Amino acid sequence: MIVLLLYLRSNILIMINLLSNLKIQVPDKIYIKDPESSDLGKRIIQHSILLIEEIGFDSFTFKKLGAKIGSNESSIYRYFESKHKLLLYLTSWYWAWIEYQLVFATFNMPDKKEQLFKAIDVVTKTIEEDVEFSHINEVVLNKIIINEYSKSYLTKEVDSENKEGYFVVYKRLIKRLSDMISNVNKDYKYALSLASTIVEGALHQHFLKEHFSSITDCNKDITPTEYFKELTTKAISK
Amino acid sequence: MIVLLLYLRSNILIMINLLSNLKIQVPDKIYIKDPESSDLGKRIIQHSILLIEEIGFDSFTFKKLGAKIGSNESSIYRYFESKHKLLLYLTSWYWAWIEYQLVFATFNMPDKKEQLFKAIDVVTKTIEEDVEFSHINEVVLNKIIINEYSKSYLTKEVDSENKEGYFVVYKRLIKRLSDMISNVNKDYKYALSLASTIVEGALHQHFLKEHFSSITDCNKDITPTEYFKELTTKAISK
DNA sequence: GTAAAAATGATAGTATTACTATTATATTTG
DNA sequence: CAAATATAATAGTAATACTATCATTTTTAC
Repeated sequence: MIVLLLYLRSNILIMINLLSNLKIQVPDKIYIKDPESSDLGKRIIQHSILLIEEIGFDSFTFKKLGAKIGSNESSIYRYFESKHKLLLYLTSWYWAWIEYQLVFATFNMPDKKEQLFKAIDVVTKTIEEDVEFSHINEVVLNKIIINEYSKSYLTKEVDSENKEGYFVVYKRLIKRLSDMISNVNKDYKYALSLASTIVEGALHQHFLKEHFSSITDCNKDITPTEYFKELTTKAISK
Repeated sequence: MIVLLLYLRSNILIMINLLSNLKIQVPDKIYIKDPESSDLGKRIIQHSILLIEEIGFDSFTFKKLGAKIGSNESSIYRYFESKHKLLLYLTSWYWAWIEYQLVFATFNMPDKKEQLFKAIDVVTKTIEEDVEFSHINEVVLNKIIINEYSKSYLTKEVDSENKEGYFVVYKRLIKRLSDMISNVNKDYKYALSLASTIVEGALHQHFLKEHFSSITDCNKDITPTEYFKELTTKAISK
């Protein structure tokens, strides 16, 4: 019985194991004090995810978060200089986590086409299972990424923040995917644009599915993953 | 000489002519008082576009706008109940204007493939010439759409606002494009998703080109239009 | 041409936001 | 156990996102 359970959830169990040794790396200029370094820091991350999902990023404030975790607004400011930086932290964490899965799941795959498909799987799927042993709820975080990610870069400060390295994780992920596209068809001229279209487009299709279902074909039967796999196949076919 | 000029700019001249008779229709629940109905209203629209482009939507306030146009904050509130509604107005106007061009430019084209290509042109290109006879600067508005459009729907109120009809113009545009895709290949299963990917994806590629050039192939030589035309061709090929 | 209606302007006020600064109190560590 | 560090509590500020009221100007209707 336990063996069967272990088998069914083996991927997740392996990941839990690795994650307990590995730390998802977020660019350190994003925070003032590393939230992973203390109990309060972890509670800030854990509950900010839940609160942003609950009330939306626009209504989210450090004061409300403080109330939720029974802590003081001023204490949260010692970790992040603004709610915008906290969002950058959460999004960087998310993409680093996705990147980790992408690398892990596609490692050593001899068939490059299969590898690319696996990668598309990872970057376009809905997160449905939460790695319960950490303070970060990935299912909820995935929802935040769909609803709020664009807000992290659609700002007047994007160029200076980009120079500071706040978006390196995301850009690295897109490049990895783009390389996998080129591995399948080295003559395809738009590997970077296709990679960025897949990642951003998948978030968008997930959003449309929830809120504007009349302008997407994605629904409970057709996933963004399916759509983007077939789009990619066609796009890079010779 | 004048004839030559007329010839070169004939598309624009025809548009000016039509636009002086036609009014771009925006869902009327978006505003309290129609800004097209008064001089102050037009100045609000004209200068909000310039100010949002200048300082970004997040820093934009009605007080600052009032200062720019030598009018009072309270007067602006008589036209729009919030800056969010003003953004909805601007985006609806923009998509209605794009829709108009799409319908106009593709009308009566017998070759359905050519028609689709023309439509992709219209929805993905950078706006470079401003119809100078109106108070709306379309070149600047296009930049705002690239930087701010997502913020108009990535909110907790999206479902209720959608029910109120605030996004009808955009959805209608996507449907038109989707129909054109189906006209070329009626068996293609993802016409709606492809249409929404093209429109949203083009805005995204324009943004990347400006701010994250390392993760797009688009640049001064390769346009999002070119990328999406070739992507579409491949996607719907049998 | 004037009276009524409508539009705009000026001023004031409110609750909230997004912080900074200071001081007090816990907690950890050497 | 003292010193260092972390957290909490409180206060304060300028700005935001409005609402309300009243005064003034402009438009329109007869």
